[in-house]
Amino acid sequence: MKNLDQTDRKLLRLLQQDCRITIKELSKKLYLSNTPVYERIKKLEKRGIIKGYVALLEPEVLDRSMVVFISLSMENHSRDAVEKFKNEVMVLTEVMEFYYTSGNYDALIKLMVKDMNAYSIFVQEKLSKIDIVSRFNSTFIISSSVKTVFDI
Amino acid sequence: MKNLDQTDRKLLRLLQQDCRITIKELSKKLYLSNTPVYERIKKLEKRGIIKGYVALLEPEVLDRSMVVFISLSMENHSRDAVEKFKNEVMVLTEVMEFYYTSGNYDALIKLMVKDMNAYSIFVQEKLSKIDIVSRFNSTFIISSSVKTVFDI
DNA sequence: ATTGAAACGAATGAACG
DNA sequence: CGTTCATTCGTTTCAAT
Repeated sequence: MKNLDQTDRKLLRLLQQDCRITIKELSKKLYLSNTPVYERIKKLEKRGIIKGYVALLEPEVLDRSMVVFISLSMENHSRDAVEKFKNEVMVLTEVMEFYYTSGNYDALIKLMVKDMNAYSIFVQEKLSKIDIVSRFNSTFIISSSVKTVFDI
Repeated sequence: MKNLDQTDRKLLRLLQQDCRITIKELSKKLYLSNTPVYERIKKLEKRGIIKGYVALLEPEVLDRSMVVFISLSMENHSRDAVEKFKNEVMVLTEVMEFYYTSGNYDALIKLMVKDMNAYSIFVQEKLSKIDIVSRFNSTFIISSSVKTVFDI
């Protein structure tokens, strides 16, 4: 939270909620004129605090409404092997997130697929063909809730 | 993928990568004039296919660089109990995601916290005080990779 | 569904406190 | 840090197709 004053924080909160808001509107909400708001945003972007601006899409329409987490064990834990596996897996359409983990398994991947058939194809045609994977366990998501805004 | 032509898909791909791109720039990339691009975006918003536009922030700066997944079991699985628990837990600053799951546990929550101390405080002061939780198991994330763009 | 132009509104940067 | 103001640029609407 270093070097973020109250105005920066409010600005970040607003941009997390809707980043297509105009600078003019932001200025009103922050009780400032355009220029400081504009310059604060540019500074936050340059400092890497704002990493990007993305549109959120409805998974349903894109045939991605089924969410599955797969915990898996790996046969090799070298830095290079983990990195290679991560790259291999993140290239796959179905895989949205990769985590290298502590605990009973070594990694966790989050899948978003159309249906059970697409899941099955993923496991049989893709995951099973990656040699480093020794065993895995799938957790199917019944319902979920995801925050897109950090409390600042 | 119904009712999305190639132009819509390319548009969605571009907006997922950078939603602050101007309509003018989009028009160039799509080889169209402003109006159709403008109208396609509005239509995609109205159809709920574009759910929103958000700024992505660097967790480090916000004291959120530690990621933990907690799998947990619940003592009551009624629809209302699950809904109540979801709301209770999503209100907590540390919790970014909630999943109601199949498998060995009943739910999975994703935490983003500053450090082990913050994690510990979360468990002791918050999670342990929610009665419906009967047991839980934490998985600490060593490294991760997250996609913000669906392959369309 | 698309074009091109016109009207309007917002972003950017200079000058300054 | 901030403001105001001038210029540039993007958005939005509309007639025509």
